[in-house]
Amino acid sequence: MAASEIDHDAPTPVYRQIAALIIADIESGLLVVNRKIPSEAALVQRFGVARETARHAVGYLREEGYVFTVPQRGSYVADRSAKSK
Amino acid sequence: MAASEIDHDAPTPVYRQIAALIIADIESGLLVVNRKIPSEAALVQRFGVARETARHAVGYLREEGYVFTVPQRGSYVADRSAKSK
DNA sequence: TTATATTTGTCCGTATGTATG
DNA sequence: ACATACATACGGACAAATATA
Repeated sequence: MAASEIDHDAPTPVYRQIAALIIADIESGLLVVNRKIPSEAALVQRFGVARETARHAVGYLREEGYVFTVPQRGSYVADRSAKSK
Repeated sequence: MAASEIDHDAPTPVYRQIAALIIADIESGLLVVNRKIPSEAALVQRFGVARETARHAVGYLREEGYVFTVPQRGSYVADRSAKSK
């Protein structure tokens, strides 16, 4: 996993590409429920993007119900198995 | 490639001339599927035309199925090989 | 207690690109 | 050619809460 996975010229926005990669990590079991996902700073480092882009990706994951965020602590993988949506 | 390729006195509308040149770039492989075509601003600069003319050219390419446009991102070369039309 | 590092929250501004009038 | 608006992306800065030493 590196910045090489990100294509800035692709039709899909960068933040969505990052979100898709994190979702893949969740669904593959690499990221576990109630455990932290990489911090914004880590995503910045790992994908070579601006912090706002990393935040946008996490915000998207939160909107989609994949993660929940605890201020000043981090974002955690949500339990979607028992969720109605 | 420059403004010299455009003939304002020709029977063919300028936007169609520009579209033809972009189609030529697509068919020659210079522009690749799912990759961005030059932005409107770039076309304005390159062909020495008004922005609306550049937009008209892109709109024509879109109608003809040569490109698809993603709002706020850009226009991309479409994959016509597997298309029914 | 103090200090430092981490992490999210919230602003600022700049640039690009399309959408619309 | 101009103005406005929105979405995306980058860069920087500071605050607040938390964790650790």
